[in-house]
Amino acid sequence: MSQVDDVLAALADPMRRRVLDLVAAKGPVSASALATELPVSRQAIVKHLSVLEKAELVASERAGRENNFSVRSGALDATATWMASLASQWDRRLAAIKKIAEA
Amino acid sequence: MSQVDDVLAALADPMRRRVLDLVAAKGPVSASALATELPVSRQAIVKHLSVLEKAELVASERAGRENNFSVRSGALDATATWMASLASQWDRRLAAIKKIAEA
DNA sequence: TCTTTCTGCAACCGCTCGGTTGCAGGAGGG
DNA sequence: CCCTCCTGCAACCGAGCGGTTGCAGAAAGA
Repeated sequence: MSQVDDVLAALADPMRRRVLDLVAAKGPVSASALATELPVSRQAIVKHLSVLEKAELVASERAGRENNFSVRSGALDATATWMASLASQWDRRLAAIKKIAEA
Repeated sequence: MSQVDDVLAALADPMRRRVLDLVAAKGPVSASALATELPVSRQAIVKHLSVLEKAELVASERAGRENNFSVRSGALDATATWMASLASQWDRRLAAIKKIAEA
């Protein structure tokens, strides 16, 4: 469940979502390359990437002197599933309450 | 899209998720009632509820001198859908890249 | 080898955020 | 009418976070 926790915390920040979108669009890409297309410093992006990596939304692979990041959909998918099941859980409970109220 | 933004920001905080769970479990309930079952002050819970209400995860209904909150699943469902579609989008892109690499 | 460039680490700063406390106001019950 | 209880507003505080800057180190190219 801390998996879901990390994903939600990671996605909460708009700049982090922009970074994530860029990584998804550009494929394997380095932090420095991302920095050229975003209005923040490289270090800021490095921090964002480390958060995203901890949430397993992104994975890094070293190639020589540069570190390339790619997107991983597993954690995102798991979180989406968790949210959907939570929503349906609420709906079921609401339906049950309504049924009791009608009886 | 700011709907999704608000939902993610709201769910990012663990205490806020606890509040949300309690509201879902207890049905229509006041902030003061929630405060008796959580290790924080009433005011803290009021703030959390206002954030949840802005994200449309919760709705309030006044009954005399007390304000009762209930859960709303719409925004949560929408966000789950958004996340799932984002994940499948990534998968399609990765599949496309892989196909190019194999060609 | 020397230079370039990409990375990683650490310190620092301002602001937002979660939380508390105190107080004023309004609705109900005796 | 008076007292009680629940609410809402505002000020305040500490911690965490997003962001920057500076510097040291390692890998590739000339």
